[in-house]
Amino acid sequence: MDRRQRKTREAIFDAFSKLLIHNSYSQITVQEIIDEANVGRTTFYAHFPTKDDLLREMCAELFEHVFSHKPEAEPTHDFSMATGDPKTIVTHILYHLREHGRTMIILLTCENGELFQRYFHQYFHELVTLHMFRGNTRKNTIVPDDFLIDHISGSFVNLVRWWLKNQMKQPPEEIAEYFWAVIQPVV
Amino acid sequence: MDRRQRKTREAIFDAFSKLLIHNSYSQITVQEIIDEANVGRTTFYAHFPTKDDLLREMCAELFEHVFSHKPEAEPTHDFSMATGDPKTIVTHILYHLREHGRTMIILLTCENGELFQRYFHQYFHELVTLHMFRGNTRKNTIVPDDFLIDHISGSFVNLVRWWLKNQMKQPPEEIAEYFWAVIQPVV
DNA sequence: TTCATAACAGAACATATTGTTCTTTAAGTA
DNA sequence: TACTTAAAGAACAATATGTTCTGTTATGAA
Repeated sequence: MDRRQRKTREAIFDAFSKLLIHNSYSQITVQEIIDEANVGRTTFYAHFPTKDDLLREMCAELFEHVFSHKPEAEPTHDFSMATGDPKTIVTHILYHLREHGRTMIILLTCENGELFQRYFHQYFHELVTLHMFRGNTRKNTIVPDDFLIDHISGSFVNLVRWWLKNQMKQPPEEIAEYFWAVIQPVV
Repeated sequence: MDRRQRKTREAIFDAFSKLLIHNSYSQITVQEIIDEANVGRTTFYAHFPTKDDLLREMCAELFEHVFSHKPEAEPTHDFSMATGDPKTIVTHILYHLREHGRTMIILLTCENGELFQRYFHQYFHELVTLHMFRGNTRKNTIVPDDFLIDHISGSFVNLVRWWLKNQMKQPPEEIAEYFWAVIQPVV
């Protein structure tokens, strides 16, 4: 990818993030974005067909990182994802989320947060299906499997939203405990 | 309220619902709504300052009904809300939701479903705080109260979304069981 | 039934936003 | 250096928004 392309892409992402702090998604115009980013109108449309595509790609890039299954050496925690322990996995993800705290809160609270949440739910859904639902013999026979998975991933999204609402006061480890406390008795 | 006002208001609501089936919220124009509703442009803006206000008021009206604490005699179920039994309350709400099934699914799946969900969550949050969190001595001392309430109400919204996604196949009683199955062990 | 009031229709309007097309300039790559 | 490709900038049509008129019609009260 051309260096210029990366630069404009970054500039647009940054401008968009900055604007999302004060204005709401639907009220931000393409004009404002390109003014803030200092790029030409043509350039914007060359990168993103619509404003929605911009939001979509921003979400995708963020989650691609947060849910990446090969974490580099982290300064604050060095658990390996390979262990497969649910609590560890969750803690790992929460650390990544906290790194992107500001962007997260912007995307989750902007009035198009629904798109963001859908992504979030979807990524975590996949993770739950893969890692946390094997080997666990089901105690709960009342509810169907797919509902249970949906419940777990939905609860995680909710938890993170609650965490963000409270300015991420608690450390990731504690949040992971909360998650486990409401999920463990059910599976 | 003037009979003419009610009539136009109804016409606009109906037209909006009808359009939401095939087109997505943000792509629907005011022009399309007033064409479908057969009302003048001026009239629309006299009722709703913006398209968002229309969506907002539609949601509010719907939930006002669904969460109304004085249910009339229902043909399918005649539990009283006064009993205070959580499962009964939930079942009651689910019946109301099913009545408005089509409108619900439209609002929940349209790309501005976030607003709708926020309303939903908010209403149920209030209900949980009032009815389901009194007298229950907390077994779970790990998680804070406000998180627990948030978790419960969030889980209900999730459950309903899952129900809608599955074409509301299961009867409300069964859905209430699912809810209880994932919530009861936690409280 | 009459009558004042308020809601509505319809057209015309300014304004703003979108997305495209062109040419020219500058940066990156081989 | 020379070729290629991205970006800037201006100008454009097309469309949507929200407002302001004027005239008409339905409604509820006297």
